[in-house]
Order: sequence, then C-alpha cells, then structure tokens
Amino acid sequence: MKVTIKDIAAVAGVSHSTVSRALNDSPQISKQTKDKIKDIARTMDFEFNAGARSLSGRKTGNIAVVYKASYDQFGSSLYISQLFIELRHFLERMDMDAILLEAYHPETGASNISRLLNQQKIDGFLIVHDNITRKDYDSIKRSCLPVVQLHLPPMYCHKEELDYFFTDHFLGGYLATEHLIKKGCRRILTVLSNDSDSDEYELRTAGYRQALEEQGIRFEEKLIIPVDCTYLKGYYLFNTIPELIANVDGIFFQTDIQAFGFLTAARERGIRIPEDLKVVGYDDAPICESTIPQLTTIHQPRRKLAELACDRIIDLINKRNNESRIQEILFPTLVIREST
Amino acid sequence: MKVTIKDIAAVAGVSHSTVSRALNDSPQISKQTKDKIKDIARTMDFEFNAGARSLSGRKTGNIAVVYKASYDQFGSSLYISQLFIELRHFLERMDMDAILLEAYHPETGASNISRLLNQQKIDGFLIVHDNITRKDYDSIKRSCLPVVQLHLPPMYCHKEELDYFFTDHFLGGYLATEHLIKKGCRRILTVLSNDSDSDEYELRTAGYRQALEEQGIRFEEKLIIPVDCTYLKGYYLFNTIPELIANVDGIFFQTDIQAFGFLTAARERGIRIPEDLKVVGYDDAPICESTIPQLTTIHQPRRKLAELACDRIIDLINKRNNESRIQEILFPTLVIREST
DNA sequence: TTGTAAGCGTTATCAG
DNA sequence: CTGATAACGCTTACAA
Repeated sequence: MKVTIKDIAAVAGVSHSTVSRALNDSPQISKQTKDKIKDIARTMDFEFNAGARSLSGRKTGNIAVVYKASYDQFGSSLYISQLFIELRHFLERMDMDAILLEAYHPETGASNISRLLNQQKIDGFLIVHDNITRKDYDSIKRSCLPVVQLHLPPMYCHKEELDYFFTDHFLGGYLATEHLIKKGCRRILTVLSNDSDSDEYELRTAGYRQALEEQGIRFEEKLIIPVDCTYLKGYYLFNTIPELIANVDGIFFQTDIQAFGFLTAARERGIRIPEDLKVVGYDDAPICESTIPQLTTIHQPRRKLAELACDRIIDLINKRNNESRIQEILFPTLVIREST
Repeated sequence: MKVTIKDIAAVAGVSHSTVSRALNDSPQISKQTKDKIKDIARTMDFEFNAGARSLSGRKTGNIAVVYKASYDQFGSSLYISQLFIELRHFLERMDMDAILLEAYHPETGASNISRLLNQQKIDGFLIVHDNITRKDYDSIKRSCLPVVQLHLPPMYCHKEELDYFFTDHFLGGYLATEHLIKKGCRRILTVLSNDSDSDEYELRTAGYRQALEEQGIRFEEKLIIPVDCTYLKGYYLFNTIPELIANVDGIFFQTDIQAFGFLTAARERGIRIPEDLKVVGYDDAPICESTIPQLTTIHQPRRKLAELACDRIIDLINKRNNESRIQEILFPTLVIREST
C-alpha cells in the first residue's frame, strides 16, 4: 500500500538508511546513487511518513496559526482574514501546512497551545492574538519551539523575548491626520471602533493627537468618537452626532467600513467629498476602491507582514540566525484616492 | 522533557501498556487503576505524541479542509470564509485540528491531496472545491480515508461515490423569483456573477426560469445579466443597462454584494425600494442587514452544512454507518426583509 | 560511500 | 486484569 523507504531500498538494491540519507540530501552519498534513488522515489510517488519522521526527531511540517476567537466575528475580521490568506500562501510556498486554530478551546477554555506542544504536532507558532497567557509563552519557551508574534503585541509577555512583526498604528494615525491637515483641514474628527479588546485604536488616536499638536491644532476629547465597527454606524453618524459633523472639515475613520457607510450617507445628503469635507479610512480593504468617491486610506502592509513572519519562522525552525530576536515594526503608508 | 506513557507508568508502578490501555479507556482495565492512571496523566499534563500514535495505526487528529485557490480572491470569498469559520468551530469541538490548504500547489501544480495522503498526515478530507481531479478522488478511495464533499458537486467524480452536503441553488433561484412574483412583479431581471468557474449561477438562473414559467411569465434571455461580483457593478447597473432597469419591476441579484451596490444607487436616484422596484439578493451575508432598506435574500444554511459535514466525517473516521453514502441537499430559505 | 542496529512513543498480540 | 515484546517508518550513531 503506502510506499516506504524500505520499498525504495528494495527496488534500488540498497539499504533503507541509504535511501533515507539520499532523500535527505546527505553529503555522504554519491551523486550517482542519490540521483538513482530520487528517481525511484519520484516514480513511486513516495512521501515521507509524517508521523514516523516526527517521531525520530525530524520536523512535522506543520505550523500552528493561532488566532483570537473574536476575530471570527464579522467586522474586525476583514483585515484578519486577508492576513490569514497571505500567511497560508507563504507557508504553502515553503511546503508547510498550516493548522489554523483558536488559542483556547471555546467550551473548555483549555489551551490549544499547550495541547499542540505536548502532542508534538507542530514545528512552530505564528501567533495572531494579543492575549495569550504568560503560562503559554513559558511553555513554548520551555519546548524550544519557535514563535513569531504578528499583528499585535502580546499582553502577558515581554515583547523583548519574542520575534515579532507589527505595524505601527501610531504612525498610521499620524499619517492620516497629517494628510488631512496638509489638505487644509483645521478641525478633524476621528471615529474609531469601540472594540475594547484591542489597543490598536488607542495607538492610532495617539498618532492623530500628535499630528494635531505638531501643527498647533488643539486636541479635543469630544472629537474622538468610538462606535461599532460597521457600515451602518458610519452611515448614521449624521444622525448620532450631527452638530459635530457640521463643524468639522475632515474625518479620520479608523476602519474603512465605517468610512464606507459615511461616504454613502454624505452622497445622499449632497455633501461633497472632498470639497466640503475630507475623509480618510484605515486598512486599505478591497472595499476602498468600491466607495464613491474612492477612499483615501492607510494601507497596512499585510503581505509584507506575512512574508516576514513566515520567512522568520522558517529560519527559526531551521536554526538560522536564531541567537537573537528579530523585531520589526512595519510602516503603514498613505494611499491617496479621491476622498481627500 | 516531554512526558510519555512510560513516565506515567513509572510513577504509577505499572507497565506502559497498562497506561496506554487505561488512557484509551480499554474495558479490560479495572476502574481503580484507570482512575489512578488518568489522574497522574492529568497532573503531569500528558498528551499522546501525535506522531507515535499515527505511526502505530491510530488517528492523527487532523482533517484537511481543501479549498480552491480562486476563493481567496475577494468577492466570492465572503460566503466561503464564513463557511470555513463554521467548519473550524465544529472541528474544534470534536477535538480535531484543521489543516486548511489549497488543493493544488500554486507554483508547481502538485496535488496537496496526494501529498497529504502519502504523508499520512490526516484522517479525512473535507473538500470545498468542485474541480478536484478524478485521479485524486481515486487516490483517496484507494487510501480508504473518508471524504466529504461540501458546497459544490465535483466535476470529475460521480457524485454517487461520495458523501456530500450541498445546498440547492436551483431552489434558491426559484424561491427568490417566486417571492418577487407573489409580491406582484411581472418583469424580473436577474443579475449574476460572470465567474465562469462555477455553475451555481446557472442553477440559480434555471430556478429563476422555472418560477417564471410556472406563473406564465415569459422567460427572456436578455433579462439575464452577468457582471462581476462586486459592489460597484451593482451600483453602476443604472449606467450599463438603463433601459432594462426602467422596464422592470423586480431584480433578483444572485449575490448580496451586487444588490448592496444597486440599493445604494437606487436610493441616490430617488427610486423607492420596494415601492417602485423590488430587490432580492443571495447568500444572506452579514452585510444584508446593513443595506438601506435591509435586503430580502436567500439564506444559505452554512452552519447546518458545516455541522452535517463535520458530524459525517467524524462518523466515517470512526467507521460508524459507513456502509453507504450519505448525500444531502439542503434547502436554502427566503429571508424577507425590507427590499420586497 | 554504504550497511547494521538502536531508538523515538505508541498500539496490539500473546502470555500469564 | 496486567506485563513483555514486536511492530509502525524514519533517523542516526557506529562499523565496515
């Protein structure tokens, strides 16, 4: 049935250890036998048995992509699901299989991290979750499996101990606001998500504030509006805070979807964007090109982030450059379209 | 380091085979020793080594969720990514890990199905892909691993050979159209995706046609409009086919996102929905509740589909009721909101 | 350059 | 009811 290295050995007329060495490109096998064996393996459709391989100390070829249960709710998930797609793409190109799972069991609360660790099912962790317990980070460290933290900094672990790749949300907020100011805005509202579970919005707001103050514009608490991260909340902003909108010449939406709803409502009310009011979004979701006018936004370098994270985890698995941590904060960029 | 059944055996003062039996709930072990051993295992944070387990004939605890590369493009992906979330939820509750991957390697074109099969990495396949080669289905069958086909029927395999769960796209098209007719529409346009890669739209259109003809309404080819599956294409329908829209009293959009764009444009033009024109969508994406007016649509039972598929694959893995195939076509349902 | 043999952690068979 | 022991497929000293 399943072809093993012994089968290949029989066909090639060598021992199974020679086959193992040949297929693993051991330097101590002559090119000739290597080629012969590889040829046979190919024609026999051979693949190493994953279980046996991991048992005898090799790698499993699996990487766990650990995410937060709340990402599954629609809304916050747009950016994240795009990020996962990128991650899978890069892992696939590196011949790694991705096990995608929530960090904690939805019913029992048991840690999937420690389960995978103990089951020895994987070679490393990509963590897209800011709320992993200190205990879990410690278990991972004890196991000596590599971890790369993505997207958000961990709450219960010192960042210094980890390899990570984040994007600079402060800078994103700064860039968006600076752009509005450059375009002549003097009174700028910012709308953010009231998702209390994550502090990226705080950082963006801090960047917003800094840009204002650098340009000598007074920062006002009341111009910070937290609402649900939905199209409709953006749409109905005219109803919820009419007096604020009337007295403002620029709005920085911290999610594209909110901006989308707002732009639609503005058009219906005959408010000209960008002439009467300028609007910037955040994320550069595909939907940005669908808005009318097209939305100026902050691009999060999700592909680059995925690529760096995948390259790094593979390096760590192969024990390359693993003496010190690599920690990088990627810069978001401003994408100017029609709404400013 | 890693705790094994031998470690537990040492602590318990029994042989490692007793431990194995106890933890696997073998009936031939006394309740007393069983409890003792399970206790020790728990306090030692024991988990079976996955590799060793699968080597010696047991299951891997992994299920492959195989999808089509084109699903990663935004647009078609909304429904699919929701379906994946549901699948992961159910698998997780059954203590199975999901390996999510494209059917064919994006660069080499090599089959991931046969790779996983030969590597013996998984216990079964959930296939969300209508274009798997006959060869791959044959390999799976030869391996005796269970498969469940979801969402779409396979093109290169007789459906009779498979367990599957689909939804009835014909019925969906029928229900949408019948509803419009009941609401008084006599001239009904249908807008579908021009994604040539999949025949769900043909089926929906056939259902549309049948509903028309049953009610004695003439079917007209020119009322079938294939466009890209995007918000903007829906929005600009007024520009692309103005004369058709002017002469129609109902539109059946075969994707919600197109309907969404259209509703926005209609509102801007002062066309009253549903008074002047009635609109039905398809999918029941979360976005339906965000449209103004809220969109009447066809709900695809994605949760039920995921649940049935996961239950079935687990049964098959455990060799329960596996003498014959289970094949079920789920009924979509009409969700009436404000647009009709 | 290649072969032999031990070992990885588990399950299963066979005795007792 | 429990314990030895072989076997699963692979890697890796150690020998030749």
